[in-house]
Amino acid sequence: MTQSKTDPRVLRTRKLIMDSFIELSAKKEFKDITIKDITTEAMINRATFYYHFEDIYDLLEKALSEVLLVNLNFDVYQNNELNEEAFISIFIAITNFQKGLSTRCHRGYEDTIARIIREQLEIIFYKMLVKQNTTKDDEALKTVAVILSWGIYGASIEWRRNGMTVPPEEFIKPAIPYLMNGIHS
Amino acid sequence: MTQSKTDPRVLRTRKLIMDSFIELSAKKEFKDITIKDITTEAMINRATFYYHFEDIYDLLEKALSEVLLVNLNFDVYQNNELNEEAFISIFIAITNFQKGLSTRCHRGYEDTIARIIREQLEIIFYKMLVKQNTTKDDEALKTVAVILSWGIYGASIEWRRNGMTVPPEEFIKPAIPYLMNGIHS
DNA sequence: ATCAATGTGTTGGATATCCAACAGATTCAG
DNA sequence: CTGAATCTGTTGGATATCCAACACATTGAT
Repeated sequence: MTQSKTDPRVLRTRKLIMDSFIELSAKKEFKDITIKDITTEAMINRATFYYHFEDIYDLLEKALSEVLLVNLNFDVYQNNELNEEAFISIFIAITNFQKGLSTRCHRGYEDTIARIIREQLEIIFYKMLVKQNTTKDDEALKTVAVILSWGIYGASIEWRRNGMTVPPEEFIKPAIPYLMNGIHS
Repeated sequence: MTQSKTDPRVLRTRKLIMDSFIELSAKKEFKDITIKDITTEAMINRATFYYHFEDIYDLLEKALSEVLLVNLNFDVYQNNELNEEAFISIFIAITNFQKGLSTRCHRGYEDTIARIIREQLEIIFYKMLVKQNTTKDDEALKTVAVILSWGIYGASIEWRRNGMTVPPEEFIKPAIPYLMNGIHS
């Protein structure tokens, strides 16, 4: 229990389940995916599924979080400072992630997915803010992270709603200077 | 122990190990592949490796057997009679399998590989002979299987040595009528 | 030749996974 | 509606896998 997050069996099993889920998502709608389908594909027992996940919605949440986090980390941990470039690559990562979600799958779970994306954004913004601000006002940083995450997520929605008529970097770039004012330590 | 061959954990673990081994074989020479490499890639513990395989040569043997057997079964279990067509598809399967083996990998283990191929051929020939012969002279069928396996394997070697100048089916086809004489029940 | 580092193979106890069985929910044909 | 079939979640005991530690072999640098 204390080291359940690092036991190789746990990591391996979770990976197998998540990979199978993503695999199946490409073939079926979310509502038609059964837990037995997933465990069969993953070659693990159904009881083991419940050892790791509450239910299939819990899996959806964790799987998407992970995929998204991998995307974000890959882009952001390179220039790990919250400058214009970082904003742009985060925004592009989000839009790519949303493009990658087959609209056929997960229909009816847009709000769940939205929440997941926003939460992950919030986590990453908060981490980066803490890294470059020496202030002790932690609550302030948290609030900034909330605002930025809602803002960037909303921008991605609007960009799609407008028909993606301009490249994402062009869409977000003009707004960045206004955001950056309050960010520098 | 009694059902150790059907426990899903066993099947899954063996698959993971074999897949990792095949994966690594594409990148490194056989002699440079360590058991730690394999178990790391497969996400399983080193001790678990020894639970399933004696050593790395045992793995080589079983992995190749399995790959080969899958190839053979796929081709042969369709027209499951030992006629001209079956001979041809077996011969093609063998030559494809040998082409698939990167010569860079497994150098220095040609004789091991040869033995594995021959043994698998022998098994399959024997199965098919038993299926279509009602004779009780089991020893005779075993001997026929031995001869056919050595013969077909040898033919594949000679075909390669000759520079693969004709398609495999052309190479083997003229010889088949001579083999078929003693096979019919 | 020696020492350090790495690989092989083995073992006993801890734990994740499996199995079989169960009760209840949902679906769907007749 | 009724029953048959399938899915969801849960549980206790069996077993495969993990871990840490060990002895020994092999390799490579100094």
